[in-house]
Amino acid sequence: MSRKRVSLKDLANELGVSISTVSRALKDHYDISPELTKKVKDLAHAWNYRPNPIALGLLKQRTKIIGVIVPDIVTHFFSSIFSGIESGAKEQGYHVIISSSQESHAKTRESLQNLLDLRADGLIVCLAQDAEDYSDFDLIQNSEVPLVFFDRVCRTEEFSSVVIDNIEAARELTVHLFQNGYRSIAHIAGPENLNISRERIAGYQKGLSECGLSFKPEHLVRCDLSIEQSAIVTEKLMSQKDVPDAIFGINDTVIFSAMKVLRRMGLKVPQDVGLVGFSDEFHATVVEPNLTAIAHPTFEIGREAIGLLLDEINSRTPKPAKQVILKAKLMVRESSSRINL
Amino acid sequence: MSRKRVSLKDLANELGVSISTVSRALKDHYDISPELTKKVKDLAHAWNYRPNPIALGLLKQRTKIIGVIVPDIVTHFFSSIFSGIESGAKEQGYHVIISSSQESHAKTRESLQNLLDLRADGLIVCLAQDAEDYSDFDLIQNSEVPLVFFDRVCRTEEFSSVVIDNIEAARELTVHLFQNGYRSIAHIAGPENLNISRERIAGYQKGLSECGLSFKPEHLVRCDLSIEQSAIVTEKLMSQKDVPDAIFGINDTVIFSAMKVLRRMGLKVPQDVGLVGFSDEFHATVVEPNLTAIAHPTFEIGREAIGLLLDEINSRTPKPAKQVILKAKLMVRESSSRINL
DNA sequence: GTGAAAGCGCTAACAC
DNA sequence: GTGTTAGCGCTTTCAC
Repeated sequence: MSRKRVSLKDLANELGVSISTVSRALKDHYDISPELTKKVKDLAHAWNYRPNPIALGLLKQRTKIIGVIVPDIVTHFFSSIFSGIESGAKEQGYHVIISSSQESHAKTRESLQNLLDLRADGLIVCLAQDAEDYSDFDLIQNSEVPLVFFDRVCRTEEFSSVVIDNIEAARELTVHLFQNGYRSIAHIAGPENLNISRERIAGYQKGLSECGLSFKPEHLVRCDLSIEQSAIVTEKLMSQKDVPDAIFGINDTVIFSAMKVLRRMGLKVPQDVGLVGFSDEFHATVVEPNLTAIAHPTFEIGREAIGLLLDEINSRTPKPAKQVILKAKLMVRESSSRINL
Repeated sequence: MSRKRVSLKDLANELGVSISTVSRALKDHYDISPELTKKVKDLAHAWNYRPNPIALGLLKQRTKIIGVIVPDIVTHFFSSIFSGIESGAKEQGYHVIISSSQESHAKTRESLQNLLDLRADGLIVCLAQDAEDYSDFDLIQNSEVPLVFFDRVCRTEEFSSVVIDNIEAARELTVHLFQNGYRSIAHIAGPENLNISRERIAGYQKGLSECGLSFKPEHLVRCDLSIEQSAIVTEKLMSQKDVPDAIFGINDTVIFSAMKVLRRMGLKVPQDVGLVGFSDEFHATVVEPNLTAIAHPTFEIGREAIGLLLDEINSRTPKPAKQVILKAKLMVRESSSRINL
């Protein structure tokens, strides 16, 4: 049918009235006659008129677009959180633009600038692994564009954020291992600059002391979260004099990599070595043995983040930063159940 | 610093020149004096001026926004394809808005309308599982907005598309099973309305006849691709009088579900039953035994799709629909290797 | 060399 | 009740 999109002007010309009359009729303005209103609406419908959001954006200085920056969308964790964000955004008529930083802070900065240039109404960000200098967020701070962090956060006094209680979750995992008879619990941690890494270490240590186990520095190894390095540090862990009988890994990749190394070494999980970590539902149940793990409430994290953001966008007066801490859930499965064998 | 974004007007006022002069200076228009040009650029830089894409969009009638509709972003397959799309789009200064249809054609239609209303410059779509009536795409057809389908496609004479050679891949999988000593090969297929489902069945049958095996209707079962139904049809398959010794599943979910059922029945993979399918790298290697599977060139699919789309967007004259068929790769692993045991 | 003005599609304050 | 006008930020044609 129509090559070009129909505008208010087209409708006005056809009906022989002014543009503003058409505009008012379409939004049921009180002082347009019912007959005219009906005529306008009928034509608008027949011609499939759709308001142009670009024109509205220019006028109202808002785009109804939310920018989301994640380290890597090809990941159950992030795509699932994104899905929560999307569902919340859709409900309120917002579109979501996604941008992957590929775990690079330089790319995060670029995306930040791009999204700001595009005039996104708000941003939701998860820091890249190598993020250390947070001054880039000054940009946002004085641009007045609301921003919400999730999972990997910074400057929490200035920006709202959604996280899980990492310390508590890590403590719970550690105690769980102890209760299942493991006495020498190692931890594969992530880069020092990440809050999740620091917090999980803290929870791990808290759990150890709660169980009366002493913290051994040689049982805490660091890893950049790659498959390769996870394998290397696992081997290192298992070839010490003081061999651990359980490993708590910071995430999926680390754990699966460790599992393979253990298998290669002829060690059985959970009989010889207990294995727990932070993982997602699907992955944890696909491997054999099923993995005992902390399940992130991913969809909910997304919903909370977009909720906070839309609140800030819709409030005229700047709101103080809020921090939402969600409870993660320990899913007990086979990889840590030595007690019932 | 600046509460409000700086506009050309702000710069013009500050420098005491007109808006158009500033505009020209910024794009190195030939008849602005070098000195003025420099002064303008310096101020623009100092004040961090950024052209407003909304205003440009209104003027040029384009948004530099691409809409992508996928059945479910929380999936390695789709998120990985999306990642290819995103990388290509970024290179050319396009933003990507993602919309999940949750496998519902009704939601696909809604998103289509939303994205069209937003004035996206182009669309990339993968059909929902229940898509049967393709008339909704008439909308697109005469809106002149370029659209590219991938994986699950329709109306390929009108719209460009990117797919893999499903028939060839399915044939290859079937022959591979035969070569590994399996003689009674079953197939768990998907809904009839999906091209991938029809094509993989065709390849399966082609492979069978190539190997001199006869096609047995009772060895072809259908499934809606849910975990639950996959389990049910697997049980059905394995409880027939003519029990198959190998199963070729249409995708990840189906295979993992089948694997669990087989294990529960006390059957060993690959000794008792061979298992192959279409899966992604990560999942296939995480399970035990590792899965022999067709690996989709996901990132490449995304790159091709955005490539085709940007070509169409950038060509003034409408282009004829193109169909790109990518070759998928058979990754031989443990789940089908009976021969070397 | 530079400015003025129109126009992209829309809303809202102000006429009448 | 309905029309006129200005303006959101920008480019571009036409004046001078």
